[in-house]
Amino acid sequence: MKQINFSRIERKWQKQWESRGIFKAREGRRRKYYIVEMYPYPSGFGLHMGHAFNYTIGDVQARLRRMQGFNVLYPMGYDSFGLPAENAAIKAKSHPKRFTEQAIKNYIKQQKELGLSYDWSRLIVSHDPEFYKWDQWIFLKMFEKGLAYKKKAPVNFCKKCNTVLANEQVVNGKCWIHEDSDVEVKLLEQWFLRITDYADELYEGIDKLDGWPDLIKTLQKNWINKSHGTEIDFFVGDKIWKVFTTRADTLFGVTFLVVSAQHPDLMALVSDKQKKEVDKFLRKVRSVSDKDLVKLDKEGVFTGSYALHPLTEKRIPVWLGNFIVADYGSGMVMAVPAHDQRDFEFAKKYGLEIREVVRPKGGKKFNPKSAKEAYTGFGILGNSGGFGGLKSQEAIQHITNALEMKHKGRKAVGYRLKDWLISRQRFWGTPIPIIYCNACGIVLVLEKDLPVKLPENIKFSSKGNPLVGHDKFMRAKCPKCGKIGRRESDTMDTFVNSSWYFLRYCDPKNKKKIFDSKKANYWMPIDNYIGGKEHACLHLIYFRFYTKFLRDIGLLRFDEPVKRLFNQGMLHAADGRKMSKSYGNVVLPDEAAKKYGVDAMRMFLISVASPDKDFNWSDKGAEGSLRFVLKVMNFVDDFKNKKIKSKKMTKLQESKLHRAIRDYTDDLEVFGYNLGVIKLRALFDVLREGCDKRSLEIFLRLFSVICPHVAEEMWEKLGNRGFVSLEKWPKFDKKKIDDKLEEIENQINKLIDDIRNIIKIVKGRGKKVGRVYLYVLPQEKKNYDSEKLVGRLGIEVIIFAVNDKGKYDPEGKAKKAKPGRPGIFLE
RNA sequence: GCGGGGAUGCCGGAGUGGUCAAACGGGACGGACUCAAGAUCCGUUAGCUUAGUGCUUACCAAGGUUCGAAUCCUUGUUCCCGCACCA
Repeated sequence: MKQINFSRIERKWQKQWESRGIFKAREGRRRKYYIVEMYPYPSGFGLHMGHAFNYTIGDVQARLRRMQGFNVLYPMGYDSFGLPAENAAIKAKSHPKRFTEQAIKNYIKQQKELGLSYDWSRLIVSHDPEFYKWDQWIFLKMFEKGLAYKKKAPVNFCKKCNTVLANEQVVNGKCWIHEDSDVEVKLLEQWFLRITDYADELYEGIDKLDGWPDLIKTLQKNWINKSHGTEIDFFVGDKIWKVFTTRADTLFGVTFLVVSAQHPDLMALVSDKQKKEVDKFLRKVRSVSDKDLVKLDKEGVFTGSYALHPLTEKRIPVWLGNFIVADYGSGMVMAVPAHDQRDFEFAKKYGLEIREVVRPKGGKKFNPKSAKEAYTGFGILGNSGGFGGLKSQEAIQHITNALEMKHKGRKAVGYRLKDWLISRQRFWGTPIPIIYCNACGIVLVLEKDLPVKLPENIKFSSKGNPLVGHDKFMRAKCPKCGKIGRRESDTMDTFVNSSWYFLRYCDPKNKKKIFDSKKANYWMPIDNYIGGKEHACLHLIYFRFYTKFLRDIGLLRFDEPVKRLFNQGMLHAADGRKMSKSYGNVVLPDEAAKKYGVDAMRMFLISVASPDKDFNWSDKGAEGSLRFVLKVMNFVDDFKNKKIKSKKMTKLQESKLHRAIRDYTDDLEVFGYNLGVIKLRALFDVLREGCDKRSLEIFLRLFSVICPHVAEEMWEKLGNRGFVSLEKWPKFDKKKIDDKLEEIENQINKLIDDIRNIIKIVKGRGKKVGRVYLYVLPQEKKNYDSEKLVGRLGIEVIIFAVNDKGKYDPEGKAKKAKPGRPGIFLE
């Protein structure tokens, strides 16, 4: 392939874009367009091809919208807190900041080399105190509103991370970072954010997220999992134990209660007599990992306590069970063995009473002894006091009402979503701005004292958070009484940073406020948010929560952070496996860029497949894109050197040009980049038939969003000053799109196919072909140009109208002529 | 178990009721250019048949809806992914 020094061209234009600051965003009156890619964790390994793909998707859109006249905000930042940097620092006996900032530098360099049109002046990094100060500020605000709180709870603990994790960070019972590390459940006192206060709005709002992929919406719905039901009070002694059920109709069938083995107040239920057995059981349960728990038989042990049935006043035993999820509802359930499969199995095993209260219409009596499974459907009630004869659906209403009258229950909505555990026993994160004072208890750091900065001089010991042993950090005056207290040594989950960083982009240098509301309200919500779908139930829920909270304290005027969410597909290696050093199939962006040039690489990445689908890297594919880029460059060269003369475009070409502008734009606007590239290639073929400078420049403008460096270079070559990146996006003229003309062309193509077919057949018979005679309908004669046909067929072509009197037609082929299909005679 | 997304020609991948033997790219093959190679350009790329036609087989499989299906419905096969004892 022709050798071109792409990196010279790339550097030239990258430098100019930067020195002229042409991608800087300023607030204004124009219509805004805000595009963000999920900011990356700056890994020491640098950019991989998936990053390049991700950012190219955003960059193409940003460039398009900019040229379309929008005021575009397209920023970049780094989610720089987190474990990898801390672990690297521990290993090297250094400070994570060193590693992080080196990695960031590297990222910036590599991203600039991709020609991404970020407004670098708005760069933000999470570990900057000027940024995390506002994490702490939000924490303060949440604390004031009762949304940040500390509680003892069963929490997920990863030994490898040496810290607790959020519910969302536990994957199949394993840590989200360490797939080989079983998450243990521990009972610890931790900081939480009360995201459940927003559970309903987060859930109901999903339906309004029109621009979000259905997949993400479904995942979020399942995650939050709203269910309507009844909360019922059971008395054990004089204490109320709440239970949530969606099947209040089965209340009379309750024969025991089951409490989770992880319930924090569990021991209050255990009688002295049963203590030994319970302890034994608990030891057994806790030795089994979460994942294996699912496969276990339902097992349990009697606690020794009895509860009072709220309506029948009967005494029912309270059991401890290994199958009760501690964090759903209240961690205790009412067991209805006749109508719930799990309860049924449990009751069978321990010989507990099974009481039928719901029977399907016309169904037979339920026999607890012979039955193989519970009846879990709806039906008609029996054995249910005054509720007998009601249908299940009605009974749910009536029984709930009855409970409400007695103040022993109420309508309730249950969510699977739990409060967000944000404490981390790690160093490299935002310190939680709390001071423990012996006299005053838990005290918030004052706003004026923010940020609580991470110390620079730290020593990592083999275990745990180095902040704990850092006296200077830990000793702090109590803001209330002035006595020396102890700082909170836990830091915040890194997902806290990403929950609002996109707002800081709107006003990144503000020293007085988290951001100026006017600016945020101008830029937000994000028009296009681009990132992977793995964040469906993590970041993409958290940032909705933060947005709603900041709205509620008066900073924002909108409910959702993102209008349109785009999840890019996964990029795999050429062999279809994921790119990995151990497979030896990694292709790095800087290496590929050397080989193909950045522009061809960009073009390949976005054109192999629809960008939302998974695809494989392919050297052949990249070469194909490079071929196209080279063709464009050659063409412009030849045009400039007058090797190709400027030529007025035909009406047909004009029609195709305008159609291309229209369709290409439509494709790009909805991220149909792969389809857009097809149109761009087709347009180039049209221009190659001969075109004028104006049309060629239109092409370059369209081309520039995908291949910006080459486009700038060619733009300049044609004698233009200024940047093609700042040109106006071409507009199409509907009147110039001529369907009829293009239809005629199709007919001619078909005609040529026919002629070739006949030539093939004739030649196959050993005859020679010298000349083609066409017989066209008189009104169509103007559509056919014998010179052009000769050009394509390479043999002489003579055209008659069917009614030409003196025509040469030895075989009467003129009779075969139909509209759009001339008769053909070859000899 | 529940939920989501796939299965298209040699390959990657468009296409969601007729204009589809199915875009575009890659590969392969034939031709042009050339001393030659590369690059570039043109053409072919389901089969049979035919002076431009017609037929058959085709979009995982089997049924169905329809005048008409790659496209809609049912069932099945299979692959990927998410959640998972949620009361």
